[in-house]
Amino acid sequence: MARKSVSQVLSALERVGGFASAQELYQSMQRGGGKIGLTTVYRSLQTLVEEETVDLLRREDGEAIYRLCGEAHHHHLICKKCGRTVEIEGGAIENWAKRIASVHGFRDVGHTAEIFGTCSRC
Amino acid sequence: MARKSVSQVLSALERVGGFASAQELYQSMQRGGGKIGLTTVYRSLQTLVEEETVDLLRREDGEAIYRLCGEAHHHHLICKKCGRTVEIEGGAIENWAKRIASVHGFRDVGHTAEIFGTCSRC
DNA sequence: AGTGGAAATGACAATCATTTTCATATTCGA
DNA sequence: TCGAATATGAAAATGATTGTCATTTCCACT
Repeated sequence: MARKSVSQVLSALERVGGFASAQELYQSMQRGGGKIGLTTVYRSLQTLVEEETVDLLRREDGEAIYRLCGEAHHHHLICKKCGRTVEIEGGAIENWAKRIASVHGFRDVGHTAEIFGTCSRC
Repeated sequence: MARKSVSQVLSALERVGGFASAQELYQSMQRGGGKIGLTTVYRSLQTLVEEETVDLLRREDGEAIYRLCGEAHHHHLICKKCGRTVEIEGGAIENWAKRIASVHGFRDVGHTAEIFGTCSRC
């Protein structure tokens, strides 16, 4: 149960836009003059996830990324060619996910969704 | 561009029920008397993912799991605890993806969507 | 059948995120 | 203030995945 370090990590997360990996957070805090250790960053993130202050997601390569809860949940539209991404409101998806999950008796449900294609510029 | 190893890996995947990590596949093949190397298992899986014969998903700890995918386009409902998966018809999603893509001028669109939670048994 | 070169293979080392270990530092209540 | 409980972080361990490179297999063409 860290206390100080947890809030340090939390504000670092806010500073970077509420979306980063443990390693990125660590580096960001180092650059900012912080004296926190990598181990503590991991431990603090674990605490934050347990108390449901942040969400734990996964990048495509499996690296863990942490997101502040309460951030608007959204999805991405990604261009296969140039990598341009557009953030999308996902109301329809949320409902779909909830409905499917409850039909099959699943609880504590989350979801991922991405659309990819070729954008008008490419 | 393997050929033999790729099909070996493929049938190993079938044998285990079309759902396993690279390490598990490797061990399973070893036990079955196969002489394939771990490196080659990884390469073959990569090939299979590229040619879209198998899906690449992630377990909760970030480990990659590979899954045979039939031609029918569908989505998955995955249990975080036991890994049980349910295939889902995705009509609603297809429309959502198409609509969003066209609004933003994207062509050749594909998408991914997964729902994960805790199943009734866990 | 023989050969030359490209592609495939696998043992091993390297990488990278994450976790453990363990010794030290800090906190907090009595 | 003393001491136990907890927090911290450096370094080592772990485990999946990827890179390296020497060897082997495969083929097309003699």
